[in-house]
Amino acid sequence: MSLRLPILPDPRSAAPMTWVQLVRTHSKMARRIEQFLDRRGLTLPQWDVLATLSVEENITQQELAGRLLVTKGNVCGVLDRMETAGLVIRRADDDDKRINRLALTPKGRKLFIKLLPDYGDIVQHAMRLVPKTDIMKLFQLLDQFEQGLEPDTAAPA
Amino acid sequence: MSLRLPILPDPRSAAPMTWVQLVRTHSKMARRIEQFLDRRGLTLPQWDVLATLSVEENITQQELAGRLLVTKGNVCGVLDRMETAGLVIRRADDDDKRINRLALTPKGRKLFIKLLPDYGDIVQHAMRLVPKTDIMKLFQLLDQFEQGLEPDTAAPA
DNA sequence: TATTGTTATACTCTATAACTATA
DNA sequence: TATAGTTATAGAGTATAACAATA
Repeated sequence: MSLRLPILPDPRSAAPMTWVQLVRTHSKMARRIEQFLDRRGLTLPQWDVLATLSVEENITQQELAGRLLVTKGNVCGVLDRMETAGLVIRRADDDDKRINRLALTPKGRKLFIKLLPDYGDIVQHAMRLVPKTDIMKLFQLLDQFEQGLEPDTAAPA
Repeated sequence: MSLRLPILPDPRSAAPMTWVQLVRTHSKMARRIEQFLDRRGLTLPQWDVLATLSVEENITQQELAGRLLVTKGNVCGVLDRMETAGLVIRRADDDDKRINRLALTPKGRKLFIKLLPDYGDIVQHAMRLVPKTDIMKLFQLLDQFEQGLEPDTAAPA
């Protein structure tokens, strides 16, 4: 089923090949997590909102959009659905009335805390074939990759 | 802007943390490539179709769906749009008339060949901070990760 | 004027399920 | 009966652009 390419030493194709592999891995893993979340009535972007707000409460919608790398119009719709589901609340800022401060509801926080261990188990199980000592190496390489993608970076084409 | 987490030695969180980093990297890179493709009138799934058919011609729609990890109904719609754009053709199989054999049109193939070097440059540039010798390591680790995700693998939750 | 958030619009992707034609 | 592809339906995500309220 999966195309096991022989290791090509050609450095010009190494980067694209690695990116394609990253996409493959991401697709499969994301599908698995989506299934897990779907049974709990959540989508992946909604999970990202829960995860973000569980760490940083009281950020604005614009800031949330920045964290999730999407537009404010987009995040507005996602928040509509989550507010309807009772997972998040928008609270008008005291000083600047243009701004909404975002927070998880108790229900939202409880749900996130309840699902987080299972989420961790799924990821750990999926990565069981990666040697433990290499997991941090993988993190480091992905981090380096991401640093080459900062928005102010000049890119070809 | 980007949250640079300190290296946490806790092995229980290493895998989820690495997965989150993979998602971040994938999101940013995918957005960049989507912008590149959008200017050429393509979407990412459509690019995947071009890439797949450039290597394996005459596969069926079902097989293509398998390659792309989506349903046949989904791939049918994507192919509709690409056929309208003159990039792919469906040819009825001679023996089994239920089956469509897929191929790139000359236009589709020309487009793919034209864009491939730029695509490679974008990826190479994005990964320029990853040491050359580590790129194959990254490939290998992602491959191991993916192998833990084969569909017949029992997964928790 | 500039900024935050909302709304309207449009499109693509995605899945599920019912349907047709063929095997 | 089973399979390949199509179509209908539905929903979410995404972007862009125009709009309202506020600064």
